[in-house]
Amino acid sequence: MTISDAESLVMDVLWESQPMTADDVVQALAGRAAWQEATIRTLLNRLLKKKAIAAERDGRRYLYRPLLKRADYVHAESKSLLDRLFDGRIAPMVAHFSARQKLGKKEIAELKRLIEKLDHE
Amino acid sequence: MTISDAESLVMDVLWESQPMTADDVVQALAGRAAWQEATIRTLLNRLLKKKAIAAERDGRRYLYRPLLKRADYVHAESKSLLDRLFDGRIAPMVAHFSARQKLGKKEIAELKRLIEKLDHE
DNA sequence: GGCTTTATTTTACGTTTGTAATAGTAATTG
DNA sequence: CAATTACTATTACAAACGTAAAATAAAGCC
Repeated sequence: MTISDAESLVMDVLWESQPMTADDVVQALAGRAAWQEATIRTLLNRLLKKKAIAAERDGRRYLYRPLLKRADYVHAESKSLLDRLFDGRIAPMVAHFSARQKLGKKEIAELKRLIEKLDHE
Repeated sequence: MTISDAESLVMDVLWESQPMTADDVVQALAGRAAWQEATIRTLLNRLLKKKAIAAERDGRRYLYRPLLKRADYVHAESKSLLDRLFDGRIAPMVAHFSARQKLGKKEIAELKRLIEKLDHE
């Protein structure tokens, strides 16, 4: 079961700080999404049902924390895009970006350093 | 208006060859998706409504061709992922992949060549 | 111990998506 | 020209999503 775009915004805040009460999550999201509290609670419940997060009772409320790891989510999403659009190969993807939105000097330097390192391993 | 995953499979075949009749599309998809003809026709009609493709009458049937360009679609998808998950920066994305699924020698060489070229421009 | 507050659980509702079947129409053929 | 064939257009329907309001339940206060 995959998590939706809206749900992933909720995951974001839980990945940043953990565990959180529902109210904490609402506060944290205040700046990023124009959602009513009720909406956020719905999303929390859907994430629970999908086992992407867990809830532990703490007195009268719950403490939520992620079960799904950010790295795993990021990988699943990235890999799927890479496979669908670039035949699973990274170089073409980088090439695509560089063709589209000129990479800055810094980006290039950063990439260069990274590749050097990979190359020497 | 964005096109869905299923719809993008239809776009794929139209990007490969163009224009095509509905029946051509059905044939082309036979190997890639287990869809009934009716399903594919629905997808074609939705793509039409979304203006991602155009249809031109040809006698009793239509010839379909893409309006949305593959490069634009690819870019929109990739950019959105890059922004959502890697703060819009490419190096971290490459780093992520290299950490997750060891890049092959060839991949690295390919990347290296690419970066060299970018660096000298 | 009722009333209010606070937090959770249930229910709602319009869209989009995946997946298709059915109805309608134009062309072809006997 | 009536019947069949080929296509297209309309309709269907359940699940997922975005977005939220209403109903409960539990706790604290007067």
